[in-house]
Amino acid sequence: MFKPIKSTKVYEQVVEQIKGMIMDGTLKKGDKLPAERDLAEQLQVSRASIREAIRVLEVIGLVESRQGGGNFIRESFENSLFEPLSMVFMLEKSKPQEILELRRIMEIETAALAARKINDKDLEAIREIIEEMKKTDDEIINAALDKEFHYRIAHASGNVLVLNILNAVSILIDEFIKGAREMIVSNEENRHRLAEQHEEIYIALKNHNQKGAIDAMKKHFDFVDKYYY
Amino acid sequence: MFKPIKSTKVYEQVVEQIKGMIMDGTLKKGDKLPAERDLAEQLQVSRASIREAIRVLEVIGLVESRQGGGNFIRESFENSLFEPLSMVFMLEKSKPQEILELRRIMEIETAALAARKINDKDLEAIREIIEEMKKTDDEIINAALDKEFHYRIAHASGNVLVLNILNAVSILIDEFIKGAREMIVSNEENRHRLAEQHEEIYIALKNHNQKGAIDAMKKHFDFVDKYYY
Amino acid sequence: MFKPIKSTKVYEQVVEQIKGMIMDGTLKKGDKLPAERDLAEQLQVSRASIREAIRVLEVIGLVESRQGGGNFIRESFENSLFEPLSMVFMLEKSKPQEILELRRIMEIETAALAARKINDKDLEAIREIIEEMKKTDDEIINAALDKEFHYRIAHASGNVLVLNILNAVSILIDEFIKGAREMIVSNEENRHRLAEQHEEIYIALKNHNQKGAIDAMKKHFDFVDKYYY
Amino acid sequence: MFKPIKSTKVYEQVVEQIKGMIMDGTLKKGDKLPAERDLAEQLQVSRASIREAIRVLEVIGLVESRQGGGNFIRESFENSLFEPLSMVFMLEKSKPQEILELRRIMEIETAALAARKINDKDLEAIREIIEEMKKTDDEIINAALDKEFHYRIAHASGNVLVLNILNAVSILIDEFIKGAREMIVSNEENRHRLAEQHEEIYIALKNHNQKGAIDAMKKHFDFVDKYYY
DNA sequence: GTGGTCTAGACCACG
DNA sequence: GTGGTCTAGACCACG
Repeated sequence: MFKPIKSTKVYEQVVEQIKGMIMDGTLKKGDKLPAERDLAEQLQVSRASIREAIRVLEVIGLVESRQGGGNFIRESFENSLFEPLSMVFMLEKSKPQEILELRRIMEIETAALAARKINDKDLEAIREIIEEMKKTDDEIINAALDKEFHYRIAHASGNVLVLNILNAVSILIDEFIKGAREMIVSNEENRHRLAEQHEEIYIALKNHNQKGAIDAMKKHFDFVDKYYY
Repeated sequence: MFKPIKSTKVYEQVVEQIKGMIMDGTLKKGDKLPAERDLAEQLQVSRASIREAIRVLEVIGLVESRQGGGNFIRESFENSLFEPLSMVFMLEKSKPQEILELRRIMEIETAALAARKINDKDLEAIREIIEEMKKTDDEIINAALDKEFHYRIAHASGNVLVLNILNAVSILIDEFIKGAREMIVSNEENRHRLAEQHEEIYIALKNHNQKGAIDAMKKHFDFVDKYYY
Repeated sequence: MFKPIKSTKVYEQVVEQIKGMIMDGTLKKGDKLPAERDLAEQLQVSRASIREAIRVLEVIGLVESRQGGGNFIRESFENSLFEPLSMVFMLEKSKPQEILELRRIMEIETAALAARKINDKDLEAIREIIEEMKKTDDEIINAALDKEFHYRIAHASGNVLVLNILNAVSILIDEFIKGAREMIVSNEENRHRLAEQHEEIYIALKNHNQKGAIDAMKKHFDFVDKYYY
Repeated sequence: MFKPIKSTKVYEQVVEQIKGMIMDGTLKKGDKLPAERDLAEQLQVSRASIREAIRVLEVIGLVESRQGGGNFIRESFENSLFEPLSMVFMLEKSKPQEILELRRIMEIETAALAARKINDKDLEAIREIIEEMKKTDDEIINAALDKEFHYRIAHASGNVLVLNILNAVSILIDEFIKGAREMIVSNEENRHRLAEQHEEIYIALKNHNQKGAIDAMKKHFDFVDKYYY
C-alpha cells in the first residue's frame, strides 16, 4: 500500500530536468540557461543545489559556464570524451602503447566505413591536406596536417560516436605521447613513405573500395606504429 | 607576447588535488575521503566548494558518495565511459545503427589483438561460455552469455581503453536497442549459426591466429548486424 | 596531506604576467604598455580586470599611468619604498623618534660599507657638498645639502636596498619631522660642529677606514639626535 | 559616516577617505568595510571605482579581501614591506649579497637599541629559543629557531619600522637565498659556534650592554656571512 | 547591471 | 558523525 520513498537528491533531479529539456529540444545548442538565481527560484531549490547540478552538467559536457556571462548549452560535444577517456587511461595505469593499439583498432575498420559513406566534401578536404603536406617540410605543420587527415576520415565515416572517440584518442596522443607525430615527419624519407600511404588511402576512399581502404590503413599503421614500439 | 589568462576556480583546484592524489597513489581504490567538513578546513575552502568538487569527481567516476557514510574512491572504473558516451549518443542525435557500427569497428580488430595476447584463463572462460550456451535455449540467459563472450575477448586484448569503451558500447546496446540480443537468440536456427561462429572465433584465438580471428569476427558481425538494419 | 587551495584572481595573474615580463626584460624601463583595451583582448579578460591590475602595478611602483598618454614602466624605483614605509609608520602609530632610530641604525653601519666601496666620483661629490655648506648660512640650502650628504654616502655603499630604504627614511623625516633639518643648521655653532663631523666622515671614507667611518658617523648622530629627543 | 566623493581620479579619493578613517580611528583593525555595493552607493561612485580603490588598499597592506566574506582592515602590518622591498630587489637587479649586507647593517645597531630597551618577556623568549636550539640537530627546526631569535631581537628594539624592515629582509632571504639558513646549521661544529654566539648576544642584551651587543652581533655576522660570500 | 563564485552557518536524514 | 539541503550575503568578473 505504501511505497518506499526514494530520496532522490535535489541536484540530480535538476540535472534530469535540464537533461530532459535538452533531449526533447526545449533547450537547444547555444541556448542560455536562466540565471542561477532565477533557476533556483523557479525550481524552488537553493542555489547551491543548482550549482551542483550545473557542475555535473558541465562535466558531462552539456553545459558551459562563463563567469559573468551565464550558463549555456554547449554547441559542440566533439571533445567531450577526452576527459573521461583520459581518466581511465591514468587511473588504470594504462600504457601509451594501449592508446596506439586503440587508434589502430578503430581506424582500420573506420576506413572501411568511410569508404562506404564518404562524400565529395570530405574527399576534397582530404585531397587538399595531402597537397598541403607535399608543400612543406616543417614538422609542426606536417604533424598538424597528419592529424587533420585522420580526423577527416573519421568524419567521413558519418558516425559521431566513432568521431568522438577518435577525437579523444587524438588528444590523448598529444597529451601522453608528446612529440609522437612530429618525430615521424621530421625525417624526409618518412615523409615520402607517408605521402605514398596517404595517397593509397585516398584512392581507396575515392573508389569506395572498403577492402582497399582497410588494407591501405593497415599498411599505414604497420609503418607508423613501428616508431613507438 | 601576452598570454591569455585562465581563471582557475576553487572547485577545479580541489578536483585537481584529489585527482593527483589518486594518480600518485596517496589515495587508493576504496579509500575514504575525509569528511566534507574536514576537507573544507584542510583545504581552507567552503564546504560548498568541496561539494561541487565531489560532484565532479562523482560524475567523472572517481568517487562514490554514500549518504551518512562518506565519500569513497571508486573500486572500479570499468563503466565510467558509459555515461559520457551515452550523452554523446543522445545529444548528437545519433542513430542506434551507429552504436552497432562502432561495435563492429572495434571488435573486429580487437579480435586480432586478443588472438595475439590471450592467455589460458581467458581462453578457458570463453570455452565455458560456449558450453553454457549449448546447454540452454533460454533467450535471456543466452543473451547474457553472448554479452559475456564479447566481454571476455575485449578483456583478452589486455587493453583497458578498449575494454572500457566496449563495456560502454555494450551498455549502450542494452539501453538503446532493447531486446536486441534476445531477439537473435530466440530463434533456434540462429543459435546454431551463432554457436558455429563462436567456435570459429574461439579456435582462431586459441591458435593465436590474428587473421583468422578477424575473419571469423567479421563473418559473425555480417550475420548479426543483418538483424538490425 | 591536503594542501590549502589558493584562489588566484584574474587581476593577480595579470599583475604576475606583467611583473614577469619586466623581470625577464621583455618590458624595459620607459616602455609603454599596450592600450588597456588591447591588453584586455590579448589576455582575454575584461578591461576592469586590466584596470585593477594596473592599479596594483602603479602602487607597487612598477607602472606609471599618464592621463591620455598610456601606461608606462617606471624609469626609477628610488622612492618606491616611501609609500609603504610611511603607511607602516602611520598605521602602527609609530613615533617620530623611531624614524630617527631607524636612520641612526642604518647609517652607522652603512658608513662602514661605504668606506669599503666608495669610488672617486662619490668621494668628489661629498667633497663638493662639504664645500658648498661652508659657503652659505642659509638654513634651507644647508638642510638640503646635509640631506644630499647622507644620500651620497648611502649611494656609495653600492647597495640599492640600503639606498632605497634610506631614501624613504629621508622623505619620512621631511614629512613627519618638519623643520628638523633646518632647526639644527640655523645655529652657527652647530654648523661649525657639523662641518667638523662631516669632514671626519669624509676623511674616513677617503681612507677606506671602516672603523673610522663608523665612529665618525656615530659621533655625528650622537650630536644630531640630541636635538629631537 | 561616509561622505560623497566629488571629482578627479575617483578611486584615489576613495582610497584617501578610507585611509583617513583608518588613521583617525573610525575604522579599526579587523573592522569589516561595508559591502562594495553599499560603499558604491554611499560614496555615489561606481563599483568599479570602489574595486580599484580596494585593490590599492590591499596592495598597500591596509585591507584584506576575502571572497564571499567581505573586505577587512588588516590586523597586522608586520609583513607589508616585503612586497615593495622584494620589488626593488628584483627590478634593480640587486644581488643576494646585498640582502645580507642590509641585514648585517641593520641588525648590528639594532642590537644596541634592543640592549637598551629589551624587557623581560623578550629576554625570556630569547632564552627559550636558545634552549630549544640545543635540544635538536634538525636543520629545518634550527633554521626556524634562528630566524625567530633574530625576530625577537628586532622586536625588543621596540621600533616597529625596524621590525617591519627586518621582517621583510627575513622573508627576502627565505625567497632569494633558498636554504641559506639550513646550510649553516646542518653542520654540528657550526651549531656549536652559533650557540656560543647566541649566548654572548643574550648576555649582552640581558645586561643592557649596548657596546657588548654590537660586538657580539658583529662577531656573529662575521661568522655567518662567510657562508655566502 | 547582471550573473557567476564563494563563504559561513544552520537544519535534516541516514548510518 | 557525515552527507544532503538550504539560506543570506559578499566578492569576482564580464559586457
